[in-house]
Order: sequence, then structure tokens, then C-alpha cells
Amino acid sequence: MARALAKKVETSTMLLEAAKKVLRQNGHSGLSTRDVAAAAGVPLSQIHYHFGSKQGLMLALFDYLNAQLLDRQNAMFHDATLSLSQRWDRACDYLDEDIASGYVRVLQELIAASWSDPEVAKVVRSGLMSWLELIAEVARQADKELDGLGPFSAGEVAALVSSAFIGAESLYLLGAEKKGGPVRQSLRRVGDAIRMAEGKSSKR
Amino acid sequence: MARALAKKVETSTMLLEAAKKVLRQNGHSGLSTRDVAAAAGVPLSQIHYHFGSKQGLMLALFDYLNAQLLDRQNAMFHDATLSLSQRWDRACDYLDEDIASGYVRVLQELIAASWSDPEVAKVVRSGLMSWLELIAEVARQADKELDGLGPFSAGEVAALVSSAFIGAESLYLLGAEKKGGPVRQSLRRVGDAIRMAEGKSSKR
DNA sequence: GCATAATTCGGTCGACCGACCGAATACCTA
DNA sequence: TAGGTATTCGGTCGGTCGACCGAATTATGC
Repeated sequence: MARALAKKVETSTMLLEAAKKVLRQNGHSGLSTRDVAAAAGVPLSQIHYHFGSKQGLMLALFDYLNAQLLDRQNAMFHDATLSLSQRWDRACDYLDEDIASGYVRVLQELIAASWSDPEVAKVVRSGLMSWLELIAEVARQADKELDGLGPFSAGEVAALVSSAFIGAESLYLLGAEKKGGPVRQSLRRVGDAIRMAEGKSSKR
Repeated sequence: MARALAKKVETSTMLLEAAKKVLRQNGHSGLSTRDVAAAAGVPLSQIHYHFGSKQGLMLALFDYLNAQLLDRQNAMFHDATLSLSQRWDRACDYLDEDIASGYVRVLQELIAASWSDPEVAKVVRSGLMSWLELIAEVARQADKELDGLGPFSAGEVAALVSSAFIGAESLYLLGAEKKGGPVRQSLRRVGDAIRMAEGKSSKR
């Protein structure tokens, strides 16, 4: 049983990695279960055996990816040695990494898929709400360390930051950056703004 | 000839409106040319007659919609009687309208479609770059009226604002707002922040 | 080593898609 | 009204998709 279970997990992972690869290359509308099975080097029927359906595969893929990223972000945000602006810079570094690795494309495709599929939406939404909460936590900390958050609540800051990152990813994928839209650069600048606020803060 | 041309334009418009409707209901992956033709009440072959292909229909649809929205936004931004914060509030009003009318869904679907289709990307990108330029213009004005834009250039502000709106739309479609993510509310708050800056500005 | 369950495999089925075609019709010109 | 062109129409073709099935293979417990 032990070896069989290991093999089962291995095949599942192969399929998830293959799905990630195909999704990155072809997008959600161009993803067929046949392509995924071929990329994973396993028969087509394995997908339905392991995940029940194409939708089941998508849901499992989101969980698989989001868990990894959320862990990473959580660790970084709880590193007490980093200042707020340093955390922002790190988040921008992560964005660059995730674009390069293709994570961004995959996650954006899953978000887009969820607009048409309530089941997927449920999973993706709950995954992204974890991000909102994580960012809100940092915002609450910023509220203490700096001179407040202006007219914004911590939750509103989190929503704004999330929107900006999600939107920036979308625009990057569109190719806006190559046509003179300083998308990632403008996110980096926010780090400068935070640094200015840190310098001026009366609480340090 | 005059009547034939009028009829031709009319049928084209019917098809574009039908495509908008289907896209809003089913998303891009769920859009079939048959559904569009049925919704428009015209035969399937009309789509290929008027637009050559499904892709041609999508491209024409984007031009059709973006031209409308850009005109509206352009008129509002050039209304000299409005203050910066009032313009921001108006932009938020427009967002609410466009969500209600389904424009947001359609445009987001087209953006997502462009991730997989370089031809569509080219058209969508150039359409969105017009927005960037429009917003940058307003940002330049803000740079004069307020006490500068902090560490941001006008282009960077435009990129940031665009990202935030695009991302907010995406998150709204996902249903984040119903699960406690104050997406549109946080955008409205930016108007409050601008009002605060207007009040403090030394140049008024 | 034998019986049983878990897993893998190739193959196929019905549904749906975009694209295309040639006939039929409506329209304008003269 | 006659002739020619622009448009509309029903129908079909090749191809791909997700889903499913039953046999074959492998691993496990006794």
C-alpha cells in the first residue's frame, strides 16, 4: 500500500506540474486534458481517475500553487527583522520571480476561469481572501509604525494593494510593459513612498 | 447602395451587441459563434461574412466598446469645472455603471483572451494604452495643482491607477466583494485621500 | 503464492466547434 | 424592367473535446 500510495501521489504531482506547464503555454481556453496527459507522460484516463474531471484538476492545481506562495509570503511577512518598505520591496521581488516562473500566468488564468465557473470561483476566492487577510495584517502594523493610514482602514489598504498587484499582473501579461507602461516600476515606487513615510514618521 | 450599407451596419451592430451579451453571460471560453448568431437572430454565416472569423468578431467588439468608454472618460476628464477628487469620484461612478451594464466583464474577458492571442493582445493593448495616456494627463495636472506626486512620475501614477482599477474589476468579478473584500470601497477612499491633499495643498 | 483490491492503460463515444460552400434572395443601377 | 452585385440563408465537413469503459497490470494482505 505504501508504495502504491507514493506512486499515486507522484502521478498526481506529475499531472499538476503538467497542467501548470500547459496552462502557462496555452492558457485556460487552450488547455485540453489530452495535452496535460501527454505533457505528464501518462494516459488520458489518469486525469479522471485522480481528479474526477477537468474542473477537479483546475481546483487541485490552484490549491497546489496557492499553498506554496502563501507559505512563502507568510514567512516573509512574519520576519521581524524587515521594515515595512523592505517587505514591500520583497513582495515586488516575488512578483518578478513569479512572472518568470509562470506562476502569474497560471494564477491569472485560474482567476479568469473562475468568472465563468462558480465552483472554481469558490476555491480561488477563498485562496485570494487569505492574501487579503495577510496583507491587512501588515497594514495594521503599518498603521502603528507610521502616522496612520490616512483615510484608509487596514482592510481597505489590503484591498487596494491586492487590486494593484492583480491588475499589474494582468497588464504585464497583456504586454503593456513593452509598450511603455511602467507597470512593475510603479509598484516599486510605492516602496519609495513607504520609505518616505518611514522617514517622516513621528513614532520612530 | 445606401440602404444596403445601412442594413449591413445594422447587422454588424446586432452581432456585436449579441457577442457582448454572450460574452457577459458565458465568458470567452463559453462563447461560440453559433450562440452569438442565435442571440443576434441572424444566420451563423453572417459572422464570417462580416468579421471573417471568431477572432475578427472579438477584435471588432473591443474597438466598438473601448471607443465608447474612452469618449466618455475623455469628456469627463476635460470638464474643467471638476476638481481632481471630483474626477476620481466620477471615475468610480463609471466603474459601478460599467459593472452593472456588463462592460467590465466583457472587457476583462477580452484582456484574458489576449494573454493567449497575440493579435487580440495587440488591439487590446493599444486600447488600454490610450487609457494610460489619458490618466497620465490628469496626473500631470494633479502634479501642478497639488504638492507634487511624491516619488511618482505622472506615468507611474497612471500605471498604478490603471492596475488598481483593472485588478479591482477582476476581484469584483471573482466575487471578492461579497466575501468581505472592500474592493470598490477602497477605490472610493482614494478620492478621500485626494480631497485631503487638495485641502493641504500650498498652491491654492 | 494466492486472492483481492488498487491502479494503469488503450480505445471509443457522442457532442460541439469553427469554417466553409453554393443556392436563394434582396438590392441598386441604368 | 433587366442585369449584376451585395447579402442572406440552410446545411455540412473535418476536427477536437471531455467523459467514460472494460481489460490488463501491479501492488497488497493473508
